[in-house]
Order: sequence, then C-alpha cells, then structure tokens
Amino acid sequence: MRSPQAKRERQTIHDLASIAGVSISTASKALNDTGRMGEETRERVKRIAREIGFRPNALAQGLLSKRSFTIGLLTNDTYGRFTLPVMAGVSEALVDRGVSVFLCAIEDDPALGQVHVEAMLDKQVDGIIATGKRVDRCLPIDLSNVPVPVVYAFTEGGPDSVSFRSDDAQGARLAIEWLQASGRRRIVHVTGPEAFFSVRERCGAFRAVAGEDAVALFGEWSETWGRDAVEQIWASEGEKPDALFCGNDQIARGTVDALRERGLRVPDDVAVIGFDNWEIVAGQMRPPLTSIDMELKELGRQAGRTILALAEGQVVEPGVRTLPCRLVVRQSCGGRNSLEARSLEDEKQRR
Amino acid sequence: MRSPQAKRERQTIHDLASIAGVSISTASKALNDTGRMGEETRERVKRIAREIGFRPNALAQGLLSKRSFTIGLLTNDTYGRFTLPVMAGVSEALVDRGVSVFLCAIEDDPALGQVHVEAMLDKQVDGIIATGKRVDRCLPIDLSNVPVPVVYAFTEGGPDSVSFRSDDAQGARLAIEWLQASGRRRIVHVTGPEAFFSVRERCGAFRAVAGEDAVALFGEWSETWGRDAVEQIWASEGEKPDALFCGNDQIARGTVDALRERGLRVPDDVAVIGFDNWEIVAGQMRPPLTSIDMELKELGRQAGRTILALAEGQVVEPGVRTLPCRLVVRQSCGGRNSLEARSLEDEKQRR
DNA sequence: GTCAAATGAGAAAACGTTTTCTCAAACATT
DNA sequence: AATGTTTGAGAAAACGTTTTCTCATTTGAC
Repeated sequence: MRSPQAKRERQTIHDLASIAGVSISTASKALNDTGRMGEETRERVKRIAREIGFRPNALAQGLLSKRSFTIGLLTNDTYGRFTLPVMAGVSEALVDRGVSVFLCAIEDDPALGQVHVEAMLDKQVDGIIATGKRVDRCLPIDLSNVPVPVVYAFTEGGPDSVSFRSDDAQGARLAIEWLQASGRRRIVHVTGPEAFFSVRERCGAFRAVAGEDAVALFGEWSETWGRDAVEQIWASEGEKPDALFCGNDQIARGTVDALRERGLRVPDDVAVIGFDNWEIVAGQMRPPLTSIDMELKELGRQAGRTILALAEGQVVEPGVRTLPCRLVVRQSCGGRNSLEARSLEDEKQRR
Repeated sequence: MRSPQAKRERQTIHDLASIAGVSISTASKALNDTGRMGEETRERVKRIAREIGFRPNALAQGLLSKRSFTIGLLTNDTYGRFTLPVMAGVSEALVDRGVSVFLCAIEDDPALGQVHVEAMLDKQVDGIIATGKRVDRCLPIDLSNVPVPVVYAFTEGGPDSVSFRSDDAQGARLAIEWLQASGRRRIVHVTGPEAFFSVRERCGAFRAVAGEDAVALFGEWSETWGRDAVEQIWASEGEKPDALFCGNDQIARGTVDALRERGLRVPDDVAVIGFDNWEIVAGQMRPPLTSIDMELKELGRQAGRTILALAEGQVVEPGVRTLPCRLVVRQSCGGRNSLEARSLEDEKQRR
C-alpha cells in the first residue's frame, strides 16, 4: 500500500492546466506574471499550482532560455583547506538566486580536468569558477577558450581574466601593525618558501613596515620548520626577537611549541601571530593564536556574484581584485584589551 | 578580431546533420549506434561530429530520457573534515559514468536544506547522497518522501534507507590488536563524549579485546582533553598504562604533548594510537601518529556506485553497510618492523 | 446600431534531442 | 514477371516549458 506521499511522478504544467481548466499557455503566463488574463484566472492557477506542489522542470526551462541556472566549481585543492570556505561563499551567494553548483575535484590531473569541463559544458553551465590552493599557480587545464564566462578565485587566471585573491600585503601590514601597537619592536618573520607569490608579497609588506633590514626566514609550511626556526634564532648571536610573524598557522604552532619548550612565555616574552586563521590549528593552541584571516568565504561570495553578473550578460572589467584580510585576535599577542574585545565581538556577529 | 577559437555557439545536431548531408534522425542514430544505415554513412557522421566537436546538449537528452546524469550531495559538515574525502570518492565513482555532482552545504539549517533539495529536484537529479559529520545524527531535513533515490553516507538514515558507515568496532579491534601485538598490556582508552554512537561502539570493542575491566575515559574531541586525560591518569594511584588508544587524532596529539612534557617517551615508554588518520594532525606530530583510517573515500565510492545503481532502477536491499577501517602505521607505537614496513608499502601503493 | 479598440485566452512554434513509424528502392524468391 | 523481404534513410512525435501570434468576445464611442 502506497502512502499518499509515496514517490510519484512530478506534475507537469499540462497537469496543472487541465486541473485548472485552462490551456498550458495560460498556465505558464499565470505563473510567470506575464501575458494578459483575468485576475481571478491568474490567482486560481497560482493557487492550484501551490496546492498540487507544481514546480517547473528546470531542464525544459533551460532548453528554451539557454540558461541552466547551474555553474561549475573547478578545484585542484583536494585537501580542501582553502577551497571549502570559497565554496561555501560561492554557494551562499548563488543559492537564493536559484543557481546550483557542480563540484569538480581534479587532483592536478589535466585529463580528469578535461573530462569534468566537458561534462559541465554538456550540462550547459552558465559559467565556471576556478579555484585552487595557490594564487600563483594555474589549474592544469586551459579555460581560456571555454564558451562560458570564467572567474578565478585564489588561483592564477589568464591574462584577460577576472580573478580574485586576498590582499597579502595588507594582511601582513595588519599583523605587523598590531604587534607594533602592542609595543613589540624586534619582529622576525618566519614564513614559507620564497617561491610562493604570497610569501614574497607578505615579506615585502613586512619589510616596508618593520624596516628594510628586518629578518625574514624562509622554510616550508610545516610545524617542524616553525620549531627549527626558533632553534635557529635562539642559537644565533645578538638580541632576540620579542615577536614572531609567521607565514601560516602551522608554522606558528611549531614556533609556539618550541618557545614553550625553551621556557619562554607566549605572549609575555614573545608574541606570535599566524596567518590563515585555520580554526582547527589556531583555536587548539596554547595559547590560542592571533591570526590573519584571508576572508575566503567573502572571496567566494564575490566570485559567485561576479559569475552571475557575467552569466546575465553584464560586462565585467578584467583584472585582479584583491580583498582585505581581517585580524582575528586571540591570546598569543598580549592580554585581552578593549581593542581585542571589540574584534572578538565583531567575529561573533559574523557568525 | 575574433580568434578561431573565440567563444561561439555550440553546434547542434541540426548543424551536424546539415553538414553531413543527412537528416537529424540519421545523425542521432549514427552517433548512438542505433537504427539501420550504411556503414559508410555512420562513419562519415561520426567523423564529422568529431571534426566539428559536436557534443549533445545534456538538457535536451535529459528532458526526453528522464535521466539528468546529475546527483545531489547534501552535507551539513561545513568544516569538511569528513565530508571532503566522501565527496572525492563519490565524484571519482561517478565522473567516468558522465554523472556530475551538485554540492549543497546546508549548515544545519532546515530552511536552507529545503531550498537546496527543491533546487536539486527542479534540476531533475537522478538521486541524492546525504552525508554528515556524525553517523548517529540525521540531517535537519526529511528526505523520506523525496521522489528520487537517496543513500546516506556517514550520517543516520531513516528506517528503510540504504546507508554506509565505517566499522568502528573493527577499527577499534585493529588498534588494540596492533598494540597488543607489539607487547603492550596496560592499554587505556581516551575518547570523546559517550553520547556518540562511534564512541560507544569503539569502547565496546575495546573492552571486548582488552578486557571488560579496561579503563576508558570519556571527554571532548580536543587536544585539551587529551592533555587533561594524561594528567588525570598519571596523577592517580596504581600502575600506569604502557599504551593509549585515543578516540581521535586531536586527542592523541594532546596526550603525546602531555606525555612529552612529563618526560615520558613515545613510543618507548607509552605507545599512542589515534583514530581518523587525519593527515594534517597525525603527520605533523612528534613522533608521527599511528592511526586508524576510516576509509571515507572508499565509503564515498560505494555510496556513488549505489546511488547510480538505484538511479538505473536496480533494487538495493535497504540497511546499514559497514566498511572496514585500515591501520596506518607511523612511529608512535614502536620501532619500524617488517609488519610496519609492509603496511607503509600498502599505503604508498594506494596513492 | 455600427465600428474600432481593448481584453481574455488558446494554438502553435520553438529549444535539442531520441525514438517510432513510414516509405521508397534494392534485392531475393518463386 | 510478379511478389515478398530487406535495407537505408527521412518525417514526425515526444519530452516540458516559454513566447509569439491569432482570434473571438466584450467594451466604448459615435
């Protein structure tokens, strides 16, 4: 015995029309508030549509309108650390416009990328957002000749493309200025490989604010490097730093662990600030880590809004758009003060 | 001046037919290897299709065939730690069958979930995979009356649903047996809140193998709890454990840090084994953590294959399917021996 | 009471496929 | 030579919408 809500075929506009006793053209016009008809007819059709739970078939609509209300999100960031927030932002910006997102994970495999892109184009996506794990690397697939608009988020786009990334220099300034404002004067920058664009960008800003002769140490993006860097600094001659600005939260964690093992107190003896605001690392540390958030979700939102605009035929100036980073204050840079409290307040409100 | 590859309208089967000098019905039959026609005609149509890069419009195909070659993936795991591998597996199982995946992140918001589900149904998805961050919680939305097949992966399904989760008991046994095989006799289980099904399941297996009077401590899923647990154990009377079996890798990390700070060596004095095999935690620890991998990607693959089978109309026995976990040996449980080497070898091959 | 304009609603074409049906030509059987 | 059978290919319907066009009826003006 089938329950009344058992799986059943979807109602079509033909069903709606015959139940309402009108033609399908009238039904369509009633629902879309177009055409001419009596107000009572329009209302009756709409009411019946609501009652039988009619929803138009998007495939049929798309066939006619050349818009599928679907976009593709291409990523090679399997681990998802950067991609996930971007994705969440994209989805958030699009869902209430009725646009759904195809997720395509292409593990740096050009052939797989090609397969995904073709599958998306077959499904008539209105646009593609490309995203990655590094702003200075392209995806392993050329999107410049794809017949739909493309925007790049947190990955390198082609010459005439629209792309979004966070403002590394501004983020770095935010960090340094915060350390200086809390009285730190001897700041050392412990960061990732110099080959990364972000590293050079942040380092440039660091030197511009902290002084051209300020020390920057390049290594890998790991806790181990953070620990090694502390060993290296404290083993060397001369005055020791009273603050470390780290290239990411994992390096920061390594430095904090090493400092603690040396008997140095964070933040009393040395303040530490990270980058990425990776909750799972920064929040679990002792003490919790003050860090720079790249606002990737906002980046995703903007990418989403932009692809939508392009899909609707608006013209968008090509070029790189940088988004400001945000300081998230925890306890690794000094006691809780009014400024901190305010910042924490901010963060709560964003949730 | 437009380059020859500049964005242009997609070719339709009408274009193909007129270029090949046949009717659209002949063109369609040629491409699909159906119908009757001369072999040379068929080959010519196929060749021209290849030359002009013809690809059929999936919307039109879907309209007729009632299959959109599209499925929806619903998740409330915003952080993505569990969802991401599942997603990767799903995608992997489906992409070469031409099926694309809509990603819907519904932040525990029933209204948002409803919106996403309706958008997916409008787009005529062939099925829905629901996934979450906890096997004993439902998504905040009822999928039992949805007109397409649903499978649940790493989340609680309804009574007559098809669902997949990893075998927590078997995973726990794997851990305990490994510790026992390396000579450990006094094993303590430090794990998460007892309210979690997984916790009870693993704890049951732990007691079954290690003895009904073996000690299990429940707390939260945090490093802090791991550290506290070590304090608690070493502060109490009686013989100390020579091994800790932790409920997840973060707890394990906390215990290892606390043990080191107490001057205890891992693995020489105490062996530690984690759960989840979260590369980013387990791999960065000192020493790297031996852990139990829930094989979530495989879980995703199976969920993908299953939803495909259901979409094709096959019948699938409802019920819960559990998948075996895998031991990943690193250095936190004892020296590198032949068994370990073999296991590491295994892992490499899987890559 | 005649004619133009406005109103309400339906018929039909279109979107890009697949599939069923039809039909002429070629071929094979007596 | 008359008949049946096979072959190759096209015409048309169908999928579920939206949109344009057509047309009868009503309304308003004189």
